[in-house]
Amino acid sequence: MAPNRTSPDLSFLLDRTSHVLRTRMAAALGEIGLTARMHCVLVHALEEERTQIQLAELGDMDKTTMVVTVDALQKAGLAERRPSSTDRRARIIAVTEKGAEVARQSQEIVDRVHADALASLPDDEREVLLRALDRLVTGHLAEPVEAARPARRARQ
Amino acid sequence: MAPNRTSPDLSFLLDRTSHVLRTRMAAALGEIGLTARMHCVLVHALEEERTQIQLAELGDMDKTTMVVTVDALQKAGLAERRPSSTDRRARIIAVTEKGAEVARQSQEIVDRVHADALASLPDDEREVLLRALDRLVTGHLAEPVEAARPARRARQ
DNA sequence: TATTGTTATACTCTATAACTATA
DNA sequence: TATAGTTATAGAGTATAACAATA
Repeated sequence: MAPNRTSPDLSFLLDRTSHVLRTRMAAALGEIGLTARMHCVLVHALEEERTQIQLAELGDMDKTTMVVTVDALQKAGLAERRPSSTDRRARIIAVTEKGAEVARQSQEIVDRVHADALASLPDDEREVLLRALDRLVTGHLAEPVEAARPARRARQ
Repeated sequence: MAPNRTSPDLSFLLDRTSHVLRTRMAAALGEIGLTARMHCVLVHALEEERTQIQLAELGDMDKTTMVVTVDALQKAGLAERRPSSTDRRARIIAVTEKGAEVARQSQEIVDRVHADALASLPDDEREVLLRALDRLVTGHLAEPVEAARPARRARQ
């Protein structure tokens, strides 16, 4: 939602572009049965042996969200939980052969959706856009302000 | 959440910047007891006589979300519901004197948060960033892809 | 005592459905 | 019949709390 649409302001521009891009990404990945999270986990799990906690951190997810994401990957036959050889509490997420193939496809989809969005911009604008956003992400907009959450009551 | 952080991709950049800016905006507006939505409604209601539906459309909110937003503004003494003189179904949202003063403050806050974020960028980059985002919003990323929602069952 | 992964579930957010009054 | 506003609540998404196994 736009805080104020009278002047095209930064909040509106960022909210709107990220939201629309997200819906496009979800629709495109949905065609091969993936969510953005599943794609994210697949790609990072392929890079090297990683535990659920490590993958959760990389994808900026809660560990409980990670559980359902891995459940979905496992159910789809794209990844498996394997006991870590060094820590019996931890599970290594191993990508299956099918999972590796799907990850290749999903990365293509992600790249295409991004390329499609950026294609409408002149070359020089595209470059500056990415550089400026990166500057914001690593600089002034690096850290979210955490909201004061009301304490949750204990479960029954 | 970032779909993939290995290469700095557009999804991650937009999601992250919009999310962090949103938390900063929420924190800043929260100091004077406003949400972004309340600010949005106040500003648009000040411009001219508008009904809840009109304000909802401007802020890209559902009419039911508008009800609670106006409730909050009314409870805070910042706006009132007045019967429309031309349509007895409709309510004009009238901003109180206090509401107008708060809207002035909140607009200052919004402008400051935006200025702070953009201040870290070189002048030319800042301009191109805003132009490029605007191009995306009005062009390739104008329309969200609507997700297929499962039909909701009737209420009891 | 702290941490990994898990289950259960509290909470928030949003929007659909249903309703009343009016057009 | 259609629309403005309202109420109630379903459903999705997310994260906290508690727990078992292990460090």
